[in-house]
Amino acid sequence: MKEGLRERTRRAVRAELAQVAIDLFARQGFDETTVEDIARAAGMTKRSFFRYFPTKEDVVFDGIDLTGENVVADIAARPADERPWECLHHVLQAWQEEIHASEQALATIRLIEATPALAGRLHQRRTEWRRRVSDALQHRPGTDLDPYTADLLTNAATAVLDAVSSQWARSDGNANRPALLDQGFNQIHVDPNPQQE
Amino acid sequence: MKEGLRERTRRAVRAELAQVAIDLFARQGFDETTVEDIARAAGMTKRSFFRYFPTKEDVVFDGIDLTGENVVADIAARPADERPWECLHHVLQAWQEEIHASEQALATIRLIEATPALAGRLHQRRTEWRRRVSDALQHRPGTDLDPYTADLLTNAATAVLDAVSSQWARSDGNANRPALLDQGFNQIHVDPNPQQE
DNA sequence: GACTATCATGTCACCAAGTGACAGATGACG
DNA sequence: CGTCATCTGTCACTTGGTGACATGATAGTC
Repeated sequence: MKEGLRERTRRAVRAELAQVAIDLFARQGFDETTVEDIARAAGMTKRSFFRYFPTKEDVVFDGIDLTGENVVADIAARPADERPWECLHHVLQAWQEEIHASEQALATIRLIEATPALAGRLHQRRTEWRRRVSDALQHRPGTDLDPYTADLLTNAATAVLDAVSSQWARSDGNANRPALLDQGFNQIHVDPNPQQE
Repeated sequence: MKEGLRERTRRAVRAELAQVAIDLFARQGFDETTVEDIARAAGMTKRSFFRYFPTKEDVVFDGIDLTGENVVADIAARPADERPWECLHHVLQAWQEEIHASEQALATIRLIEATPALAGRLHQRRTEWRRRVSDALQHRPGTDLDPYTADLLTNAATAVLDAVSSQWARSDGNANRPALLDQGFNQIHVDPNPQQE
């Protein structure tokens, strides 16, 4: 399987590039670091950098699952009789606990929130993610949600996520993210049935 | 008042630039339109364009209040005994009805949602807006919210806003935005008091 | 009406993020 | 060994955005 081998080395180069880049960003800031800098530090050309990552921003999102790739699958795996909001709560809780346990992930979050360009890119990725989550929620066995309500649920979940991040930033990174998430999900309730009137 | 006069002509130039730019964007797309194009079409230089708008994206947000500038003031003006979620509902409902009545505003929304770069800039502006809204909500007379709950409320409100936009896009712009907003606010409930346990 | 400070604009030079085209090195495989 | 695919460097180019400087119009003052 030569395809596999090529893919493996390609992944290795990406990882190396990501490592080098995040180091530089942490040390001298995102805007102050040029793609040329990153590439040279990793022993290649600017042009080659762009053969591994489409933009300067994307290098930050490599390796760490900050956009919950597997969340979609997890939703489908939940029991069919679970209410949608509780389903989201459970799945995101598990995901957030993973993140919270990784010092590297937390450092990356800090970097992203301190850098407008990166925050923008995260939002862009989250937008695609939300579409997939909303779909998964809607087509879950045993439930019958209209698309608007599915979006409402999904967006409310990211509302909690964002509030957690803000509070976490306010506490200088000392707050317990999973606990905050839990509290947030308990304070918000989403009616899965549109008002009949 | 010469200051006032200068400000008035400056505003006029900005409006002209915005008009020309949006026309070009609608006709040939955002990415396919260069700043040079806009500037030339408005009878000036690229350099001068950037003396009126900090970025190419910002020209789109001129004139139309897509980030609810006055919403903050409106929140403070609501009766003190109103529950925070109902306060947000009322204020955003009024604002959304203004938007919905303006064909120009709706066209701009369409353009923004179809253009990732513009969607990103909107998100950036919304982030600042949310901070101000959350503050206003928290320091409203008669209420006593912790910052986390205030964020939860504000973010939940933008969750509704985003769901409205998605549904509106799904309906090809035929859906009634204020009605959707109303429904969304009724389907979500936010407990203004953290769980005591 | 001449004098002067102010402000808008154009010009030029520059930097950084990307992208396309081409040429050479490398390495797998028959 | 030869061949083919892939990776890489080099070069040239476009576009967004900025700093520095010169100039021309304008408004206010004597």
